[in-house]
Amino acid sequence: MARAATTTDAFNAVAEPRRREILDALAGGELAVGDLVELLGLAQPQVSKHLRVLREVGLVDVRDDGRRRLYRVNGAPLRAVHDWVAQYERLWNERFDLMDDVLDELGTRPPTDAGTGQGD
Amino acid sequence: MARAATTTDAFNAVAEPRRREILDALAGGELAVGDLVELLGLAQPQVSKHLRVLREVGLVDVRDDGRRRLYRVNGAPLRAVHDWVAQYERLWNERFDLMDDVLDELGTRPPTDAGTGQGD
DNA sequence: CAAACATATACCCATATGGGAATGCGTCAA
DNA sequence: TTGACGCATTCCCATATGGGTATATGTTTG
Repeated sequence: MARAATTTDAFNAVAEPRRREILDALAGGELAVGDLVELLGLAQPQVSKHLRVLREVGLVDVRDDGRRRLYRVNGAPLRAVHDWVAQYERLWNERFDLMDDVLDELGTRPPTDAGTGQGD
Repeated sequence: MARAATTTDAFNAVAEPRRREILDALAGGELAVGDLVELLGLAQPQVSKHLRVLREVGLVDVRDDGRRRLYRVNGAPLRAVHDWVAQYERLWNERFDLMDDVLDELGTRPPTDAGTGQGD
C-alpha cells in the first residue's frame, strides 16, 4: 500500500502546501485558473491538477465563465480538520494544562472564577 | 518529485488516519507501544513506524520505562494546523461579520510579541 | 472558416509511502 | 548465562504522488 490518496479527505488534500496556497488565494474571492498560475508562479497544468484534487474533496467549487473557469473556496470539508485539531488545543496552551491540575485538585469546577487568587 | 515527506510537518503527519488514531489514543495519557498495538489492532512494526513519524514532527514525546517506551502527545505542532484552518471557519460559520473583523486584524502584524491571544 | 486563447488530460519519471515479514538490540526473569 | 519480552529497524514491494512536457477539448475572435 502507498499513502492514502490525496483525494481521500481534506486532511490529505490540505497536506500539500501548494493546495493550501491555492485556497488562501481563493479566500479573497473567485479566481480563474490563469490568475492562480500567476499568483502561485506554478505551471498551468500543475494548478489544474491541484484544483482537481481540491474539487474532489469538495474544497472548491467551479463556475464556467466563457472560456475561463472560476474557482471559489468551500470551507465545509475543513470543518472536520478543525474539529479534530481543536481537541488538542489544550495541549499547546499551558494555561489549560495548569487549570486542569487545579480543577483536578479542587475536585469540581467552580461555576466561575470567583477571584480565587492566583496562588498556583 | 513525489509527495512531500510525512515528516515534513504536522499537516502531512496527521494526514494519515492511523496516526490520528494514535494521537487520539494517547490523548488519554501515556501509553506503551504494546498498548497502542492492541488498541489499534495494527502490527507492532507499523505502530513503531507511525510513532517515529509523529516523533519527528514533534507530535509525541517518549520516555523510557524499563523495556517499554511510553509515548505521550505534544499538541504544539498542531497549532499551525489549527491556525491555518481557523481562517476558514467563516466559510462554514454563519457569523461572517464578526469573523471578518478578526481576519482583518490577522492581516496586520502588531509589533507585540507572543502572549497576545485573548487571555488577558 | 481558421487562429488564438483558457483549461483539462495524458504521459513519463523519481520518490516516499505504508504494510508485511524478519531481525537487531536492550531489558527483565530464571 | 540463557531465554523471554518489548520495541526499533531493515528489506521488499505495489502504489499514488507532483512536476514537466505535450496535447486534447472547448470558446471567443477575425
